[in-house]
Amino acid sequence: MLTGEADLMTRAHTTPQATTAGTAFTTALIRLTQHVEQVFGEVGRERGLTPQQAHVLCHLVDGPIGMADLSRRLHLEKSSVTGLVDRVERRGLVARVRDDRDRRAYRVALTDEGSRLACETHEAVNQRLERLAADLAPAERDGLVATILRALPPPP
Amino acid sequence: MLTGEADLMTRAHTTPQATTAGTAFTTALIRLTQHVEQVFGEVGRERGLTPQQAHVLCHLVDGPIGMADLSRRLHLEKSSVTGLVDRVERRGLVARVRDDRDRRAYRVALTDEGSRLACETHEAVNQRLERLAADLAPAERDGLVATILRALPPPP
DNA sequence: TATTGTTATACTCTATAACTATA
DNA sequence: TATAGTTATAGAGTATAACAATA
Repeated sequence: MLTGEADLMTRAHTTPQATTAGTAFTTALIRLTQHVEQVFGEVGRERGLTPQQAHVLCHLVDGPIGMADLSRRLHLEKSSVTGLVDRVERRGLVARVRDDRDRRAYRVALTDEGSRLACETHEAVNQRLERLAADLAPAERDGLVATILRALPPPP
Repeated sequence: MLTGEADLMTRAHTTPQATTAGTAFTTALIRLTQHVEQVFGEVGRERGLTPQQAHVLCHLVDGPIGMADLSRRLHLEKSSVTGLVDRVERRGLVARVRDDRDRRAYRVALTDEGSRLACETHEAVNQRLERLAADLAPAERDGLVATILRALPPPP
């Protein structure tokens, strides 16, 4: 059975609600998401990192972050972050540094080696994702960004 | 150090390459991706499914799929799909059915219970993702979809 | 030979619950 | 009391390598 775009558009006129096939919008979103994850996967694997480790390193590029903050940004439980950080620390890419102001807290910071790898990873991810915008005029691009940010719930 | 859009645009004139902060475009993309994954996670958890299981069920809504095809669509190794299907099969949500034309192949099909859960999950994911387009005019929405599909590499 | 799918193995990832220590 | 973080545990997810059966 063929279910191309024409079919989707035709049905959109008869039954406005999505039934089982989903809308073109959600389908596009989900495919986009898969692509982004695949980019993290490939870029990571080329450097001996899991996709999740690549994510963590990219978050640390802007400076050290506490575990709780990392947990919020990655939408993971604290204990999951503990394990994630354990593994990249074991590989010498990050270090836990005590927070001066709050003696309960650590700040996760990139080591020299981690910093190199993180920047490289961050660069590569950005380059590959930038390709998606290659055909867009600057105005279209800005509009797209604005649209996405407006639609997304505010960061925690 | 402030790195808002103005700064990004300024720097774009002096150094066209992103350095460590990434572009507004990639940042938006990555946040969008996180949100989509979170939706699959929440919708799944409310129904006792992992995010990956929710993905699988959603892919099966349109009809039975072979393991190799599932592997390509999910961008996973064959053996990973075997495990994934094992677990949803153990829960009675899908069944492996022998392919008539190719005696090596199985087709993974939803059971009655699996079908109910899959439709429900699919609906819920779509509803939540549709909210992102709530503010968009139909033309904007169509343009966005077209932009995404044009930018994405063709499905395998 | 190539493809479909599985098994065995070794990790990584993740959440839940219970805990310590500091605020 | 609330927050920052860890440990213990159990299960899920994933890739690699080697394999069987069919095309």
